[in-house]
Amino acid sequence: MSVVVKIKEAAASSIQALYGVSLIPDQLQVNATKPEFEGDYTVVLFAFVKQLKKSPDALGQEIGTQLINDYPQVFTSFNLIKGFLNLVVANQFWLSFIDTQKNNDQFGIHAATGKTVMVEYSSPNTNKPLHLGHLRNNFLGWSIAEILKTNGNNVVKTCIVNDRGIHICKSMIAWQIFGNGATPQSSGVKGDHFVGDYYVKFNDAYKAEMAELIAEGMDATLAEKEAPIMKATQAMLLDWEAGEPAVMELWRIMNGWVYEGFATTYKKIGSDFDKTYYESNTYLLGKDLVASGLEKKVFFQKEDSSVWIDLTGDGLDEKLVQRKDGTSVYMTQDIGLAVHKNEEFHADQSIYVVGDEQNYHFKVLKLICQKLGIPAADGIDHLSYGMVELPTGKMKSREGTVVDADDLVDDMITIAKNKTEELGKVNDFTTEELTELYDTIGLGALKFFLLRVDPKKKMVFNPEESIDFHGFTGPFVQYTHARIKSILRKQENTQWQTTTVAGELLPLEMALTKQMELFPDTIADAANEQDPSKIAIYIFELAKIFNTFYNQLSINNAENEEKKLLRLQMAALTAQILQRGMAILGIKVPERM
RNA sequence: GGUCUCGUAGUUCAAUGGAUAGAAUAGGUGUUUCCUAAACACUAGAUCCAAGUUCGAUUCUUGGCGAGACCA
Repeated sequence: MSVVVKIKEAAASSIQALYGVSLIPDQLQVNATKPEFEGDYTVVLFAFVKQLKKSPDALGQEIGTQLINDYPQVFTSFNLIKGFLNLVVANQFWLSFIDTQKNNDQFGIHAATGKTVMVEYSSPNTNKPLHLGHLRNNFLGWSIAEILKTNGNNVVKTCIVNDRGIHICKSMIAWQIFGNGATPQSSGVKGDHFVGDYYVKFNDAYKAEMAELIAEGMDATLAEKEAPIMKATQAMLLDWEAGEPAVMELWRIMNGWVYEGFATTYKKIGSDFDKTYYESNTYLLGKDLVASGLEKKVFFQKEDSSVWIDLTGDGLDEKLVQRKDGTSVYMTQDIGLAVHKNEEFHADQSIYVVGDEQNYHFKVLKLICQKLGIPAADGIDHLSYGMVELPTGKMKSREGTVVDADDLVDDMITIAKNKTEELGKVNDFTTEELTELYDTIGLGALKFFLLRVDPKKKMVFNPEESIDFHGFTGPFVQYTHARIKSILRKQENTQWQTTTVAGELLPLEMALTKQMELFPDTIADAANEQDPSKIAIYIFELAKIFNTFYNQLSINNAENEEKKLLRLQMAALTAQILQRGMAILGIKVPERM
């Protein structure tokens, strides 16, 4: 049990004993003590002053005294300043923390809860390659899954591929017109980019045709519908839905090219899924739910026979669930898929990692499922993340400002390569080792950059300034890890791994130990908040404290043998936490760099 | 028009209603006969505006101003 949790429980039971008032430990506010005051952790007393009818000072005095009496092995003293009860944690407590965790390679991993959580993320369209926004989605989804696993859950990672619809047909039509039978192989272009290029060609041709029609005097909105290339695309979509063999064949081939391209990118960035759904298989799901919804009077039918749900009672509006021609809309498909997923995996919770532009959609989805009495309804949980914007605003494909995922990854790796060569610290590495190191550093910088921010907030990416390798960055943490490993490699005997050390901790040693002790709580916090940035901030802080420690105190040439053993233990545990914390973010840490 | 987010150092980000609002970066100044200087130390710099709630507000409420998303 962590110190903070211990303090909360101890203080709650002290209050119970002293005043007969029972509190939930989490009602207590425990903060790290500000550095200018004496103490390690602080209980904020104001909240209970009214309830217990005591002055903050009297309250603190009594609770503090009680805590020290009851837990002499944890607390040595306390002081009271303006309603803050500052507690000093015993030196021996920290020492025994190091001693018990030094060989625990499971430190930070929580006991199994038996809960199953599905995490759906990535969910690409098959007409375009991935861009910067997809990277945030992929890194978030993968990392949330890891955080939940570490916090004791079973996790199923899923992806729904949007592989059908008008947008795919646009690429297909353009390829028929302009492709001359070209393939990714014949042109040397990665499959997803290849298909994406035809999507761009479609839009160019479409625009040109519209301009021509308008020049001939046609109304602009009519020209949008009447442009021949658009009419051909609409016709192709109908053929696809009818299962016309030639269209299906082309669709399979072109999607195949895209999947090959995606597979390469996913492998590079480390995304993977336990289960992939394809919209072409699932888009008819949910149709039967419309009938049962009408029967239950959850839905209603308008005169044109379209089906709706009235959500005005919930502060929303009326929402279409089936068109007048009987075709279903996204909402209906999503309800169907939610039911299907639940039947397949019986998850307690189903997290959808989807951009905040769909907040309304998911609010409605959950509400409809609840009204239909679908078992999976309450588990629906939209992890809504903010868009990645450029300094100039939103990325716009029309203006060519979309940051391509593959290009960005390659750029980062190249920067890592140049910097590494410049420093010349790993000149003895083989080519394979170097390639791996460049990938580790380049991707580490990119992932850390995108994950260090609260997911709910939109973030700004500046391509000019690119991503730094100094300060609050992935490479900073990786470098700290490599330095520790360098020290550990040089140790000739392994006595430090087994010795129990005594003695008085120096302030820097204690600061490092305190930060390490917070790791399991940080994992739990990140899991509850569904927020990987908590981990990123935590590991960075740990690395920073270690670097100060490393600068001020010698490990190898410590004052005495006992200190050397202790510091080796602390360094090794630090490295282990950095490694695990970064792994949760999907980032590797090198042995040398 | 309606609903919902968001406004914090020059810039990018922190801060369950708590003590003198933290970092990083950019700027200025230092540190290498010493375990990797992708590091460390010092310095300077911010809560959009106005009311309200209270012991205490960046945080909660209301109203402005500004940015964005969604629904028509």
